[in-house]
Amino acid sequence: MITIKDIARVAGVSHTTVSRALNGNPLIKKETRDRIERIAAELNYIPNYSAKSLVMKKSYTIGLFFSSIDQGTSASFLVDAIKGIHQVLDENYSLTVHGIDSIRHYDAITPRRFDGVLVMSQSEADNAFIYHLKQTGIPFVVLNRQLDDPGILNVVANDREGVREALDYGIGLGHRKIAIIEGRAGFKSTTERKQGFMDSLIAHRLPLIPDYFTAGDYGVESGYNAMMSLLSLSDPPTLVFCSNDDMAIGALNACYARGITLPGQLSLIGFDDILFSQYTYPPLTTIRKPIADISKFGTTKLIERLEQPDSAPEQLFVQTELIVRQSVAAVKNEGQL
Amino acid sequence: MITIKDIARVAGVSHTTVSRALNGNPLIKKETRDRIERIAAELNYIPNYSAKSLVMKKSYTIGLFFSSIDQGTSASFLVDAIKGIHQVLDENYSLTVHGIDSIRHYDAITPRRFDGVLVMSQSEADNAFIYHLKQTGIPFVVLNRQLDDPGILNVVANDREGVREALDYGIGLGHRKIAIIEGRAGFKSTTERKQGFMDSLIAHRLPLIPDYFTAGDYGVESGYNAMMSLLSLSDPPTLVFCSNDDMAIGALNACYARGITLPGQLSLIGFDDILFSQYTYPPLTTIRKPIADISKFGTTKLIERLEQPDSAPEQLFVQTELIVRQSVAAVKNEGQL
DNA sequence: ACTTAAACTGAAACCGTTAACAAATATTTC
DNA sequence: GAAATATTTGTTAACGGTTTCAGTTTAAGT
Repeated sequence: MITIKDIARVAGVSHTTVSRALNGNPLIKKETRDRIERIAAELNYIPNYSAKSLVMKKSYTIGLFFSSIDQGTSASFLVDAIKGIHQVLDENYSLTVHGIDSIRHYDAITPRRFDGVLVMSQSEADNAFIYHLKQTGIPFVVLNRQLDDPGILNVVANDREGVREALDYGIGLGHRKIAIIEGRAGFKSTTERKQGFMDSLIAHRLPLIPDYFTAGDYGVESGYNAMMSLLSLSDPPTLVFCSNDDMAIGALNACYARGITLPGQLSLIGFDDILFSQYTYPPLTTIRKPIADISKFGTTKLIERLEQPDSAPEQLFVQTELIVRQSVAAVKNEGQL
Repeated sequence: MITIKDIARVAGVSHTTVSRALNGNPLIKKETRDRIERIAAELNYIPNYSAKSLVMKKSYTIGLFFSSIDQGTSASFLVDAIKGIHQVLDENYSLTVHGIDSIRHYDAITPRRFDGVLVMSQSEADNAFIYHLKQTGIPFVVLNRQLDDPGILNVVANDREGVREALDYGIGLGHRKIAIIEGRAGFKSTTERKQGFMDSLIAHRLPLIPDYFTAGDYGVESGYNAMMSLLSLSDPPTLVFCSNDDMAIGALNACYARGITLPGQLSLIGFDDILFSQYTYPPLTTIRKPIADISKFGTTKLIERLEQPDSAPEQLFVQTELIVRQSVAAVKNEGQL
């Protein structure tokens, strides 16, 4: 393996000069630099990052921590996230991936090991970890889950707005009897999405009917159960908004089980736009949560932070997008014309 | 940040002794070692991996490279893989994740940067990368995709056997008219699965009907199209084996479109057991490809390899598992009694 | 008690890089 | 053309560990 000293020898200069030349230090005369760069390229020189790290006290690695490796709900999550991150992470950083739940010693999470950290958070259980991060002083961003702490850089989707827009769309199609299957109690996203739901109904002067608010926990099962109870109502809704796609799939199965056809008899809207929402039958109309964009944006911000450590942390929203597929139909000859 | 020299100072020994004590070197007297370990713990000592790396010429990182970040078909893949890997990767290795297609310079993949590499391969396009790896001398394993090169450590599922078993099951339920939707031409997995399919039919002395062999490419669309053509046959099959779940989902949608109900009129078997196969309607009977196990096993083998570099490379198979759900029914009063 | 071997500890060099400081060379300035 | 200044390069010491080799104890043998 060839080192800067090897280069120095063939270039007839000191290794310091080589180091400077290769790092774009302006002290070096242009022609010297060019010569050294040429030689380095010829010799196929690759810097030793361990040595660099040691002296620079930088690790050249970014850690990606996501809630749980063992709780499989959110598969496309990770891929999308990694995709987004790699788009902006420059090549001499490497990205390590960890499950928050599988960290044995928080002590091993030190500034020396991570230049920065991305937390792809899905649950409140991550708070302890986030708190620890804060202690260490490692620059970090929390992605995906909205935090209340203004001291933390936080990139999330604009759930509330997105849901409102989707419901506006449904109402525009004539729906008046509209239900919601809520997410897990206590999650920020649950209340945000519910708010968006209510925003739209209220804006359209539609009544908020308690029977149409059903509990869920973001799991497929809970969607199934909630939909079952909705279908048992004496006056069932014509449109159901599910706070995520997993529950929408559960709800869909409840409809199959009850022999309800979609979107003929009932319309359904999901949230997230997971990979499979396009392959359900009928394909699910949903609100896309742009995980890749969130990750990309978050990474950009994190890098900015690394370079300028005392920039103020902000909370940033990225736009959701309504994906119209086929699970919502116009309600037939029933609108209040 | 505290170093071995700090520990040495408070312990009243040389930093050399500390280094040895902390690394389990048998030269150190037990009581000295105990004392040093206690002090290290008290001081919250964490070794500096950059320094260690530098002198040991080890990176303490394992790279996970997977085929394509941008081709979203196989999302649960990555999660399962990471899950499996973390189960066995000991804590002082860190795992970095990369898309093969986003590597700009192969030169950056050097033995100094990776102690070992896991290649989660899904396509032949990875061969160039695998070839490069071989050049570098970095110990590596190729997971998931069967290779012909006997010089490479390779962990894959036993596709052929698994498919045979699944078809045995279908035939046991009375099916005689059985079709296959094949995977992408040229892929090893395609031929393996097809072989398993034929193995079973032949073992049961069933004819191999050319019309029942349809082409696919592992994409959802291709499953849809293949199923459409199968349904147009004058004598359509009663059981269709799809070479992966994605195509099974496409096939399922074709059935919906044609008004065919499953499993009443037609039975379907998939392959992979992707996350969503349990949420289709009806839930898909499929063959589970144990990605987590493959990864786990592969990682174990890789680590073995790191510790004993000249162990012979092998090709290892891990067992698939038939997941019986509800897309296959017994064929009604039609068996050749 | 005295040598000799065994057990343990320490001094110093090294891994490949950057950086503070010193030195050399080139360029102005008068 | 010498002094002053600017530009470019080199010397040397870190960074935090491991390892070789030498040195010091301690235990064993006679």
